[in-house]
Amino acid sequence: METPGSQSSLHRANLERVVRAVRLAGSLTQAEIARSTGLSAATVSNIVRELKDGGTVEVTPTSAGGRRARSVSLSGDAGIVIGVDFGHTHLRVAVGNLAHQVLAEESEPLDVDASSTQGFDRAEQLVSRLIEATGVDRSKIAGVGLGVPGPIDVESGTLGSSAILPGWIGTKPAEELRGRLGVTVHVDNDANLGALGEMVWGSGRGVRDLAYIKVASGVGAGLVIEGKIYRGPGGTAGEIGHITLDESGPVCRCGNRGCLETFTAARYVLPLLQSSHGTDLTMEGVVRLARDGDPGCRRVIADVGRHIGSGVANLCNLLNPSRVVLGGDLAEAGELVLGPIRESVGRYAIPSAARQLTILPGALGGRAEVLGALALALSEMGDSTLLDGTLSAATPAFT
Amino acid sequence: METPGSQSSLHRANLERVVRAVRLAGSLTQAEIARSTGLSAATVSNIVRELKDGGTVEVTPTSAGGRRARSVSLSGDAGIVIGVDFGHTHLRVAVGNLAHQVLAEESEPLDVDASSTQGFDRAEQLVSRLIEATGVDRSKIAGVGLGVPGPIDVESGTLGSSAILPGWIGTKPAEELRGRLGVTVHVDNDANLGALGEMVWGSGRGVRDLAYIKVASGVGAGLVIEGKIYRGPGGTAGEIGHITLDESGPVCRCGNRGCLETFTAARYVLPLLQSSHGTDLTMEGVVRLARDGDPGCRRVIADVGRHIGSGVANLCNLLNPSRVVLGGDLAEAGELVLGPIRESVGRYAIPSAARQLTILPGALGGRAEVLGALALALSEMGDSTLLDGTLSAATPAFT
DNA sequence: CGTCTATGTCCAACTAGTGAACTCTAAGCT
DNA sequence: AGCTTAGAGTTCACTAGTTGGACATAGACG
Repeated sequence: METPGSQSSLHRANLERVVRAVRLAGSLTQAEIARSTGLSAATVSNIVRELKDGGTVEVTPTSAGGRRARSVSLSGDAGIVIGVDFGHTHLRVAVGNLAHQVLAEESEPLDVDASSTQGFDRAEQLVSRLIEATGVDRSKIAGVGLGVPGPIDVESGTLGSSAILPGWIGTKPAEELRGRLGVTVHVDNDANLGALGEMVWGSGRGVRDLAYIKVASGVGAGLVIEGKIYRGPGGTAGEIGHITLDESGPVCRCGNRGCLETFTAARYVLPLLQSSHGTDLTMEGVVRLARDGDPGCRRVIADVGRHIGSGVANLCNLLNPSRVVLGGDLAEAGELVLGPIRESVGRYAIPSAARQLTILPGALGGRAEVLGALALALSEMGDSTLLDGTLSAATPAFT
Repeated sequence: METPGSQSSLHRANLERVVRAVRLAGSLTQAEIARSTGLSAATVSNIVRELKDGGTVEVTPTSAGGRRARSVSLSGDAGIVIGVDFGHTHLRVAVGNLAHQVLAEESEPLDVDASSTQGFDRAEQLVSRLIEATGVDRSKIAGVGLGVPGPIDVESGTLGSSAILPGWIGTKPAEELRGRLGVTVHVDNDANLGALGEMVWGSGRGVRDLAYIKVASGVGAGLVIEGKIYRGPGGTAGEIGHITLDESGPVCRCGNRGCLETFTAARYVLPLLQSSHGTDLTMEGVVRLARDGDPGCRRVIADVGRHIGSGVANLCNLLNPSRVVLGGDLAEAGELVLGPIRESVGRYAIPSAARQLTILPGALGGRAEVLGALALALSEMGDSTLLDGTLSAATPAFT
């Protein structure tokens, strides 16, 4: 970046302001931009011209009946972003444009025991296929977001030791993927990306403080605080799965006893149903059976809900978010699990903290993480990458 | 505010940049300002002149041995800020200047049953006395920070229902005090202000994410997240006192059972020692006895520590702060309480979250809250109030 | 068909930051 | 002591960038 505080930085800030206004509204006329950004019409005129020349923005001559308003919108082909999400059973990829539209999305199963090399090979292929399908040039890739199912040090990019994918510990997924795709890759864990996805496109729209709780083989939370993912100084915020609910409860894989996870995560819950319902049950199956009325599954899901509720109550007392979004397979259970959660929260959280809390199931299902990865790519490059593109395109070429 | 995005807003931002740099460093030469702000020497020269003319800043000709550097520092008499802290047993007032120096500070006992009117009368008197003592003109008051020992809705300024001061429920302390002092008053609860105080002047210096835990008649926490007090959307973040440690534990005044508070707050802990140590024991007394070696008191304090540790472990898993500061009388117990806290945290928090956590006693003791109130006044007015003063002073008068 | 009105553009004025040249002062060297 | 050196602060001409106002444009309305 240039010196902050110079005029050019002001200009850049104004460019971003305009782009952001257009993005939020979808499309605006110049006069509307001027009003919503507070810039003068003259300035907007200049900025729009600059953005148009750079290809960031498209100007369509008068769509609606007015006097002669040209509507300005983000040009779809100014660049694309890619979201890649490794789950422990599948791989998901999405391609979106800078106007926050998803152009293509696909998922395929992935073996848990697959080596990281295999995984990345598959990811690379799938990305290539989707890009081809959208017909956009590879050079237009503005950024990639990557989700991994485990703790990752965002600074160094190293996958933590308690990662769920066995063969991946100690690898640096972002570097790996950058090597293959040749673009900057931003990583984060699945819970944080789920939170981001639900915030931008799902049940968290319009809310600035939310917790996304994902119950799968483990339990994790992604925290959004004042509109931004909060990772904490050490990058491990949101470990709701290991808060202690019962000091003399079951032993958890983390070495403690009675962690929230031991009452709620698939690996601990499914065995409860083995004797009655067979051994090859999945969480998804339990949810389906519960919805069909199976009393045992209903009971188990309600118990899980109560325990999650206890954890959410703690979270709520400490952080007082305005929304909690439940993700993972469990969210499919709807009121069967949300009811008990609400009940527990009502009982254990202090009323003033619980008052404005709404608890919703995720609206995106299994897509939350990929879409979050997309959002990560968009937000990490900031609107400024858009603008970098503009500037370099606007700068006369040397050739 | 003027139109954001204009040159004048840029100028204003640069003024703030300079003021902030000077404030952080205490005093700087112009060349140092230029380096630390990234502005050019010429710009700094202009800005310093403007600030000097406005009275915000003082220029002292060469203090240290160099070539000919003039050191720039905030002028002490550009304005003063006042911090007022109502505890449930005392009233504390501090007067500081814009250079973050405390000019005067005093506390006096306050009856718990005092009406709010009495309380504010006393506060007004004490403020007046201190202002006179410092010899500064009343018109120089730039802002007042007010701390109250209970939940307060920062938006509406109304003291919540579970306030510790009985006669104060439903009052609007900030308005009350503004009426008497004639200046804007910013309120917050004691835990948040303690956090702010310790962050600016105490054990939290240099850290951007910390939790301040105050154990008194209740237990509350103030959270600082990325350098800012975090209150949560509903204003009740930090209620660590009512997270559930034991679902079948003692009944808490909040209606739940086994809240952290029931194991740690004075009102629940002191009765344990009544039969052995008499009825008129205070927390302060217990701490003193424990330091002198009394085994019963030591045991009680260690138990309290262990329970606080459990709460901190939860906090740590969720938020992963880099520092926890213990405030209130209990902090005086030093290692007697910190040891067990650390032990509990080590046991119950996940290692990766606990790794970079340091747990310290507050460095400011009972002063944390007033100083926090001072800091609140400073931060709420922002450096911009400083600048407003500058600008109006720099603008030619009409008379 | 003329008038009205909101849109977008152009231009001259103005604001504010910057690099370069310049001055000033004390320290260090001869 | 005198010369050199180097960092500090100032001045000045220049440039980037925003703004208000004048102006052109084109549909709507009578």
